[in-house]
Amino acid sequence: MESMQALPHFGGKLMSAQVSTLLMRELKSGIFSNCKKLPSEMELANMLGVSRTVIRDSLSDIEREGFIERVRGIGTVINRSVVNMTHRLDLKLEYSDLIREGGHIPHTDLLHVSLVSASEHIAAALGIKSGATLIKCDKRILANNIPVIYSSDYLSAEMFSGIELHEINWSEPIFDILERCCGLTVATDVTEITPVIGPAEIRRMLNCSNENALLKMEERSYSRPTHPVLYSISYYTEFFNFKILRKKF
Amino acid sequence: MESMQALPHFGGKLMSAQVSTLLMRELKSGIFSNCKKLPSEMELANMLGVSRTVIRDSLSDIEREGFIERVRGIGTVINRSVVNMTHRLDLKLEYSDLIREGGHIPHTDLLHVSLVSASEHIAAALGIKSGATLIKCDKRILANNIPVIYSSDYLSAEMFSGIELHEINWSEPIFDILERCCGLTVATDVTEITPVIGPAEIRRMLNCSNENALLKMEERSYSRPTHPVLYSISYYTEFFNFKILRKKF
DNA sequence: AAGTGGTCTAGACCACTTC
DNA sequence: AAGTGGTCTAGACCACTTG
Repeated sequence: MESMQALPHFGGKLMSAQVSTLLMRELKSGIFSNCKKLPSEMELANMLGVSRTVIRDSLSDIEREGFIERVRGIGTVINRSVVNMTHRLDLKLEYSDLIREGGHIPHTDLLHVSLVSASEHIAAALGIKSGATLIKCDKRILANNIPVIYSSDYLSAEMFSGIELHEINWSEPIFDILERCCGLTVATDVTEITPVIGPAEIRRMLNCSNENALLKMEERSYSRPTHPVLYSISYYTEFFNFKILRKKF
Repeated sequence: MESMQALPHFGGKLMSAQVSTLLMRELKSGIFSNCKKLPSEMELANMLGVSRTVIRDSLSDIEREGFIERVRGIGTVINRSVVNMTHRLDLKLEYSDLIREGGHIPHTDLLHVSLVSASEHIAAALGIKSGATLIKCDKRILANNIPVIYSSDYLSAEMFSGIELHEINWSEPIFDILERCCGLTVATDVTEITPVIGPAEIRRMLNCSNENALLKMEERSYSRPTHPVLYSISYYTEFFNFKILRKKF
């Protein structure tokens, strides 16, 4: 536990976020990767050269994600099964991450980008006027050449004013495009999940047999604070084993 | 904003938890139900007669659940769409709550309780020896008399030593039974979700037609800290519209 | 009794946004 | 310049578990 170093004050970034990132790295594969508990809050504060308040802020975050559990009189217990858990639907927003996590290589094909008029439903989700112009981006995603997702993304065209749409590489993750072209960071997202048989055309594109069901996901993505930027509908095959950590409020 | 009152120190219960509960109530249907922002941390501290630290602890929790977003230089922004969101899979562990949230009445039938021997898979999930005795509780759940869930719960029989099993009302929520009979509180739970067609017998019990898919949920529930107490497999019909709030870590 | 996390106080300064 | 949240200090007491 001697190899941790004091953190420098780094412009812009928040201290507690840095501490969280550092602790998670050490929990997954660093000096805490074989421990049952973390050092006490006081020890951590001294090790990293920050106050106990900062440590506690960071530990709260990590605890809420399920990675640790703080118990009075005992200490900060590490939840190994959660630390090593893959395919966490509640912490990853990008399917490319989820595919890579399973040791597969993501790839996009059947890409189709078009301009459409916003239906009432989608306009409400994006907080724009019904009938406004939308960019619709349809694509199929493969994992090691097996089709696993079909998705349709809807974005307000207004956000891309002054940008040549055909110069954008739409096969890239949509969040990366939003970041680079619009300067928008998506950090939170509400997803509605439903098991479905799904439309015949989509089943065909995903090579579904009669025994296969699909997971329909309807997503609303928000940039800080609380500004809707993306609506999307996608169909996932049984290829994925999504896991969710659930906590009582 | 004058109608909030200072909180009394209440034996045993934690201050910040009380503040969270109070703020959530006011956010949902109280004095903040029509606001875009919360008062500043200092104001809240004064209003409730606690320190700013307590307010910040409480706001961290509420923020992590997505209900608010704190922005430096701006304030604490309320995320209305999340506050009003129902059927949050990540915050509710009990299907009876989810059914009632939709305005329906939950009801259990086709109840069957038996003793079985633990398979290797389940033994590993529950942290017990393969072959140990398990209580298996199968049931069908209805919402307003429509069958919507079929579930099988597995519990280590050892936890119920000295208790007459037939005196337990197994149609009650399993978490209530664990609490009352074993003194165990389940607060966290890892659920794996997969869209499936599902076994024919279960499809029959859930009145599935050819157009219906099912959501298979494999759950591992833990009591504090990190102690597995329940394994269960259940099938949910398309009746539910589960929503998940997802945040990038 | 000693050590842990949980809560609390009363100040202070910094970084950021808005006016 | 004023107000916000983010961090910090330097204490303090409590509830709980272990020796």
